[in-house]
Amino acid sequence: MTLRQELADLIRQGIVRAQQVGALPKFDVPPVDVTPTKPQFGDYSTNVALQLARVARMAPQRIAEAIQHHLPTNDVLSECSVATPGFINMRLNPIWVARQVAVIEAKGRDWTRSNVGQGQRVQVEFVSANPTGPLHFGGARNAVLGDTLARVLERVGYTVQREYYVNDAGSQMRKFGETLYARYAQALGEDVPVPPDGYMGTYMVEWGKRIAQEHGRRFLQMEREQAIRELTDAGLRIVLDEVQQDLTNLRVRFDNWFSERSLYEDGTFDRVLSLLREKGLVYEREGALWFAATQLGGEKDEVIVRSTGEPGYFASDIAYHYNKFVLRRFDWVIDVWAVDHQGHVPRMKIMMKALGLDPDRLTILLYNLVTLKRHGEEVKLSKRAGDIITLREVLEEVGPDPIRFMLLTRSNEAKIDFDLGLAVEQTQENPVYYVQYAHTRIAGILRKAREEGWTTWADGNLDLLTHPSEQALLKKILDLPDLLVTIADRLEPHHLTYYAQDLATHFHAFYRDCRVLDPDRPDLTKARLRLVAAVKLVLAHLLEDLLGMTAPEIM
RNA sequence: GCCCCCGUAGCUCAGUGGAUAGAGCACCUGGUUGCGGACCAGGAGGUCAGAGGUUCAAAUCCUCUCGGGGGUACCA
Repeated sequence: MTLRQELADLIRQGIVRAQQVGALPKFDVPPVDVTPTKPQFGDYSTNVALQLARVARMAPQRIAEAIQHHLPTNDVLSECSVATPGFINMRLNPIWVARQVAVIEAKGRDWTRSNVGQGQRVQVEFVSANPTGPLHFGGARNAVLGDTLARVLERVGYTVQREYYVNDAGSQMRKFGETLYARYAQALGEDVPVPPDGYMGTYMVEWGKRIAQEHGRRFLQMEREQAIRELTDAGLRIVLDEVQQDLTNLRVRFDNWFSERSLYEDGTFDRVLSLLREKGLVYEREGALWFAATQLGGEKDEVIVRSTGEPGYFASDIAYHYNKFVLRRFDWVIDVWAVDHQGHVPRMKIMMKALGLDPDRLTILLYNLVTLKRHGEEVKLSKRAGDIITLREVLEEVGPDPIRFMLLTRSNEAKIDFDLGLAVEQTQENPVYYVQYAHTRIAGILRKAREEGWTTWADGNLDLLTHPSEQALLKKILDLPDLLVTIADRLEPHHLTYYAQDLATHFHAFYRDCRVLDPDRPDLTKARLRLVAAVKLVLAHLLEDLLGMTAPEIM
């Protein structure tokens, strides 16, 4: 149980006991919400008494007092008080707080685990950029969001699969293959023009050359259609290899790369189509095959197969989600999409209904766009040339740490200006180094401790950690497991970076107030070394395991 | 036109029913013969876009208005 869950349970028991002795009337006990509060009130508080006023037909203040009086004895709290108009405020027992250091020592990085997910199988599908070129920097936000979310969901007890959907079917792929064919032929001195709406990026020229070097004139000697097919596959391998490299460098990992084309090759699409046909949700008009979304409350019907005979993207979406829910049996699927795809959300929900699935099992997580800047000036993208600012360029310039941190400093729906200058500047405006510096500082203390001959401090007496700054630092740490629960619940990983800065601030304040290494007070020194080592462990866990960053020993 | 998101301190943004609305930066004033000053403390700064409503309680929920962004294809 997390701390907040434990406190909520105490309150719940208080309510039940008060009811048993008649201090409160009988009613169903609602879920109790315990939240951190301001130091002047205590450490945590709950408004449950205010919410119960109606059902209990009592003044909230009296309800709160009844709960307070019947709270079970425990060693977590040192004080529980009632404040007008009916808040119940709780203060943590300083001894209990201090002794949590031992719990952290024992559990290590597993200390933040909880089980609100109860092993439910959730798939996070993210990035899924068209495999027609290098990853655009904008895709980095999707990658960081999805990856961080997956990390947090795992921590709180979900069984998570991370998936990249490879759009290797459809017209974009066709254009990609035709473009590559032209660039390849050009590399061999042939005058084959790039199709008018082809991919103009210079990277296609390079890949054409690369394939020409590796395979010679082989593709020119075969029939054009066959050559395009084979070049498409060759190009796809190059793209996916590069994409995977970039994502690895960003410390983003996938469990599965799912091929869109496979949905057509293994019969999934045909199966779903006949399923919808049986339900009378498919009809033909003007040479195209339509999905009758309006029958299920949609704004308008959607095309499944175009009059050209090619399935549209919606066809793939239906088959793909049928695969996710029916064939692979995920309990919950989160698709991470840029906000410019928002128009698809309603039709995805209707598609769920059409498949006989609860629409709530599909979450479309939308995030806003990223604008790239350099010292306040927007970095223009020259779209005409087809050249884009790639993730790779930014990775090479600033490294993964600032990218990951900065892209989590805004809520999902807020736009982000990513400033290339600021990202590597070691100034007050850059929070990345501020957080990492806290970790480095602790590493420095521990180095110094060994230099000064402190060899072991496992027997340090934790009960000595009573200084307000020590307590404040510990309490900040103790809230992390609950923060992860909140993030998983609201799908808002940006809270992690705010927490990280807050934790660093608490450490720096402690550092100012409490000298760790003091030869005149060996007992206190040992206790503080235990504290500081525990903080280091949690900070490293936060930076490395949750934020996917580095936790440097020196900077 | 219709749909979605946003509007909070000078700037960039947290805060999705609770107590006196917060942080970073910028600005002002202070702090180290001591573990890394890439740090810390204090000050100043608000009609939470506006107007109604719901509620014991609204930045938060509902309605309308204004302003900004996005979406409204047989493209993804």
